Formats: sequence, structure tokens, C-alpha cells
Amino acid sequence: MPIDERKLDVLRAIVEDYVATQEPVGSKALVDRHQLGVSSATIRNDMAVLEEEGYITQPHTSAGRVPTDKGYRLFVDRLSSVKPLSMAERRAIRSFLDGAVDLDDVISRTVRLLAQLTRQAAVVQYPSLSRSTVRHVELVSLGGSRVLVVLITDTGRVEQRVVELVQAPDESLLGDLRARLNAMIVGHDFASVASKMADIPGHFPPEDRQVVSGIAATLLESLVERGEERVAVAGTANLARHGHEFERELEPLLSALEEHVVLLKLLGHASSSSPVTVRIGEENATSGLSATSIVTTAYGPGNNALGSMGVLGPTRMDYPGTIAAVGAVARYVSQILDANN
Amino acid sequence: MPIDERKLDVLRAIVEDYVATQEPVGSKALVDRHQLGVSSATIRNDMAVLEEEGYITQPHTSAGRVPTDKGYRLFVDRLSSVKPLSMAERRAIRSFLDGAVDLDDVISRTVRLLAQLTRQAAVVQYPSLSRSTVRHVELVSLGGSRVLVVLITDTGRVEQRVVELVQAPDESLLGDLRARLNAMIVGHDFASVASKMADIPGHFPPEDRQVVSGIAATLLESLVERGEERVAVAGTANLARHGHEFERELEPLLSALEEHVVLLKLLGHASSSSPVTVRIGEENATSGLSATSIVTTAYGPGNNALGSMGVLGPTRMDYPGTIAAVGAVARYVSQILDANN
DNA sequence: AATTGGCACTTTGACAAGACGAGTGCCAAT
DNA sequence: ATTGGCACTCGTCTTGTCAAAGTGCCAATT
Repeated sequence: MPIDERKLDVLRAIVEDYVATQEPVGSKALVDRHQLGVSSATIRNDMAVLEEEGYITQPHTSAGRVPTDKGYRLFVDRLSSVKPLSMAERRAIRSFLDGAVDLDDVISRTVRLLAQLTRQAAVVQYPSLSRSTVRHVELVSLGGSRVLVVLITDTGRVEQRVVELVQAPDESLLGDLRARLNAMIVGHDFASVASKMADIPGHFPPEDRQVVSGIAATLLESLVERGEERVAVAGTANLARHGHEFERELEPLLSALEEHVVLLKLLGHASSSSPVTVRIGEENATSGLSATSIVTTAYGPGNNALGSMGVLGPTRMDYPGTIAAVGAVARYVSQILDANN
Repeated sequence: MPIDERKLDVLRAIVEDYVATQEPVGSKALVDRHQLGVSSATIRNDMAVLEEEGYITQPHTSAGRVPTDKGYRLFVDRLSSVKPLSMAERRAIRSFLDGAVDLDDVISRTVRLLAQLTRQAAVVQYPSLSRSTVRHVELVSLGGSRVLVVLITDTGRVEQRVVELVQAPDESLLGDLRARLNAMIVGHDFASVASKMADIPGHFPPEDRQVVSGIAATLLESLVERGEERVAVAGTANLARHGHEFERELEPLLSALEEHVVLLKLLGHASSSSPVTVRIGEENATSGLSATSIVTTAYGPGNNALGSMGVLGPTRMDYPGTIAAVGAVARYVSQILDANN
């Protein structure tokens, strides 16, 4: 049985009504609230087909229908148009983000903004180190054998790390090393930095090599290990707001939001083909998240993706609105980062 | 009617049983599970008195009794002894915290440890800037008119901030300023730093003063404004675990955990008189938190409190265990920070 | 005076039975 | 292909009953 145009209309109407009311929607209610031009009996026939094809389901005989993951998928892929943001929302984005003073501030404002706009939980990944270039490396002696290594990227991200050396380095050694590091890696991509780093100790006299390689190792480590993992989260309270509706989901979801490793996997590598990616229910392989959907997109000036941001909520969410909000915020943040380059 | 010794025993038993079972506890169950040496009828009389005095209450006629906030208060103040941690727990604290490489790592490990140990939500405040001294100030030109200001405290806390100046500073000016700043404020308390800062521009030629005061202002600002507000949170998922038990509380509590300003107020100024502070239910003036209790303590080497840490959970929590865990973790963290001084 | 056993009373929760309503599926008619 | 009609199913709501839990009180005991 083919799915014709009207059946798609029916599916769209079901999704919209269900998202709005949170209640299974029946054939009668449907003809009342939408201008479908046919009777409820016809709708019932269509619904039977849609159910047979797996787009909708009924919690029990003689309740209305509810969209399945597959139904939502079809909805976002083919049935929904992007809902333009209201002027108030556009204004909110601007005024909220324009006050940011530096990268940390941009990220923290962005994540709160997204949470507020969508009334769901929001996540923003810091600009990925591996896709940034080095702007500056600074070494600061903290007295004794301790040195602070500071790394600054072209996106304004600042990573710092204290390293405990086997012996106290003298000030001139630090100066030499700082100069050499900067000359060597500033402006370069992170992948290339890793290979160059290996040569560095060779340029120093043997007695200094231990210190030098200690610092170099920390630098590399902080790039690779800690590099990707920074994310900001906000809006967890929004999940509890309509919380008891997806009950058993809440705890695993909160866990995922705390486990940054998991979270980054969920944010995933936003495909650059389509601007905003939606992953629905079971499509997230992560266990316990079968009733949550994730809307993500990459951000970054031009086509140069620096990181991802997104929103998590129940599968029963307002997809057009959420997609629009995520897209708009990402575009605006990209602009800001570009202007700040 | 006076509250005699046995009535206190009864109250203690009620609190313990209620915390363990999460169910109102009746007179019969009480004599079964505890060796009180009297009959259930006697217990009933005692319970009637306890209820009259406001220490316990019954959800409805003929259910068991449940402790009130006042009952919990009496329990923690006079009826409970600190429960010593198990060897496994002590070992966990050590092995978990000993791997920390720097302050950020210490804080993040601490907060996760606390959450895991108590199975509740944990909060750790970063060492307060106002109670630290300056170890080093670093100025790094980012090219153009942008300068990165990095501030390092004796506790290992590193604050950074990018400042956009009206004109590009030249390198030697930055060097001068850096030297002067360090000479002037290293080793000093933050309160005194603020007043000294005002003099700084005067030592520079007029044409540089704008740049100098821009940097000085940022430094001050980042100390004062952002200074206190850094906190780390973990274990929010634990709240959802037994979440539906305190229902309406979840959302405001999650909100509070995200609003760092509110959170810091809740952590409060841990009184140094008693090592661990407990605030129960309504005692937290914050609205919506009438069913949550907060167990906090200050940490820091010796009597020098650097910040607070604590645990938030339902009023119906294991107070002796939680108090012990918070106390032990705080002591161990204090040691670590001391060793790292 | 304190404690106890006994008993009546109240309330909850579980269970069953029945009324009701919502919604479907199907069929015959258009 | 669409429609109105109708029987059917199933969940929900209400009501009633019953057992269990727990209390409060009282008279008896120590």
C-alpha cells in the first residue's frame, strides 16, 4: 500500500498534535483541528496504513495514535519546513551573545541561550583543538620545579596545565624553549604540531633535555587527551519540567550529560552536508536514551567546522522550532567567532 | 511534656528506619526492629508526644510517622554519631584523588568522588580568590590590540581573560607592566591588591596610561566579579535515581545547581566553629528547596578556609554517612592543597 | 506514675464489577 | 475512493467491599 500525499498530511498532523498536546491523537480530533477535507472514516483507513508501515502506533487498542521513531524521522526529513524564528527570538539571540567578552563567555552564553530558547537541555562543544591553529605558547615558572604551560589558539581558546618537572628549570632555558616553540608551531595546525614536537629536545644540550621533553610531553598531552573533551551544558532543569513524562529516561540522560565522553559521542561529527542533524530515539545507540532525540549542528566560520552544539530532549519535541533555534544560534556564534578571529 | 531519653531513642529509630525504607514507620515495626525494651503501646504514647512537639508527623491518620525538619534537626544535632567510613571508602578517596595533576583536576575529581560516595549531587567551590594570594601575573600579547591576562594564585588556580585594548601595546610596555605588577602584588592578599592597583597607571608615561589602566581594570574585574563564582557540580543523575520520591523538588533543585550564584549562597559561609554544616529543608530560604538538605563544609589547609564543598539531597538522607563522607573528603583535599602549596 | 494489653476507629490500598467514553475496524452504500 | 453507521474493544473512572496497618484511648497491672 503506497503512502500518498494525504497520508503524509495525516502523519504531519498527528506529529504536530501529539507534540502540542502530549496525548495520543484520534481520527475525530484530527478532522476537527485540521482542514483535511475528508471524514474521520477516511482518516482511520489512512491511519491503519500508516500503522502497518510502522510510522505510528497505538499505546493500546482504542486510544489515539502516537508517532514512532520512524514516523518522526519521516516528519523531519520530508514533512516539516523550518519554522522561522520570531523577531523576539532573533533579538534575544543578538542581545544575549553580543555582550560576550571572550571565548569562555561566548560558550557559556550560547549554551544558556540555547537551553532557554528551546526549553530543553543544551550542549556546546568548545572549538576543537585539532581543527584550530596555535596562536601562542607561554611558559611561566611558578617557582621551584613547577611550570605553567599555557596554550592559546586562533579561536581564543586558552588551555592551561601545570607541569611538575624533575628539576627546576632556569629562567633562560624557559626563554629559549618558549621562543623555539613559538617559532616552530605558531600558525600551524595541530596535526602537524604533534610530529614537529618530537624534534625539539634534540636542539637543546643534553642536561636540559629532561626538562624540555617534560614540557613538550605535557603540551602534546593537553592537546590530544584533554583536547576534544571540553563541553558546556545547561538547561538540565528543563528536562525535569516535563520530566515524569519520559520517566525512566531522566536518569540515564542526566548521566550522559555529565559523562562528557558519552556526550561528545552523541554530539557526533555533524555531517557538513546537511546543516542540522537530528538523531531520533533508538537512532542513538547509547542505552537508556531510546526516548530522547538530539538536534545538533556544527559551527565555525565559513565551512570550517570548529565544533558542535546541540539540544537534547524527549523524542516528542518541537522539531521545526528546535532545528530553527539551533541553526540560528550556530550561525550567529560562527559570525562572532569569525569577527574575533 | 518533657522529652526524655527513651523518646529520643524512639526518634532516632524513626529517622533511621525511615531513611532506610523510605516508608512511614509505625509503632509495631519499631519494636520489631529495635531493642527498645517496651511494648508498642508505650511507643505509641511516646510518638504522640513527639508529634505534639513537632518532631514527627503522619502523612494521614493511621499511617506510620515521618520525621519533620525539626525532627531531622534534633537527630543531626544530638542523636547521631559520625559514622566512620569503611576501609574501602577511605581507599577510594585516596586512590581517586592522588592521581590529580593540577587544581582543575583536583576539583573535578573531588566533586565526582563526593557524588559517588554519597550517591547524591555534589558541589565544590574553587578556592576563593579573595582568600588567596597572588603567585604570578602574566601578560601575553595576542597580536593586534589584544592581550591575554593570566593570574595564578598560591592555590594553583589559574584565571585567564582576554582584554581588548584601545590601542596595540608594544612589547616593552607589556614587559614593564608585567614586571611592575609582579613586584607589586605577588605574595599579597587580594584585598590589598585592589587598593594598590589604583596607583599603577601613575608610574607610566601618559601615552601608555590608557593601555595600562585597561589591563589593570580587567585584572581587578576578573578578581572581583568572576572571582568567587566558580563551582563544579556532579551527580545530578543521582537525584533522578530516587527522583520521583521528591517529585516537585527536582526541577527547582536542578535549576539551583545550574545557577551558580544561587548555589554559592546555598554553600554559604561554612561556619568554622563546627566542621560540617547541615541545613535541612525549609532552613534553606531558597524557594522550592523545602524537601532538600545541604551538607557543607569548608576546606583548606589548617584553619585557612579556601572554599566550601558539599552535597545536596532529599531531607530524607543518610546524615551520618553523608557528614562523614563530606568531612573526610574535605580533610583529604585540604592535605593535598597544602602539600602542593 | 509508668507501662501494658485490648479494642474500637480510621484510613489506605488492592481488588472486582459496572458504567462510560474514546477510538477503532469493517461493511455496505454512495 | 470515500463515507456513514455500527459493533466491538479496551482503558479509565467510579463505586463498593475487604483486609491490613496503625493509631488513640482506656482499664488493668506493676
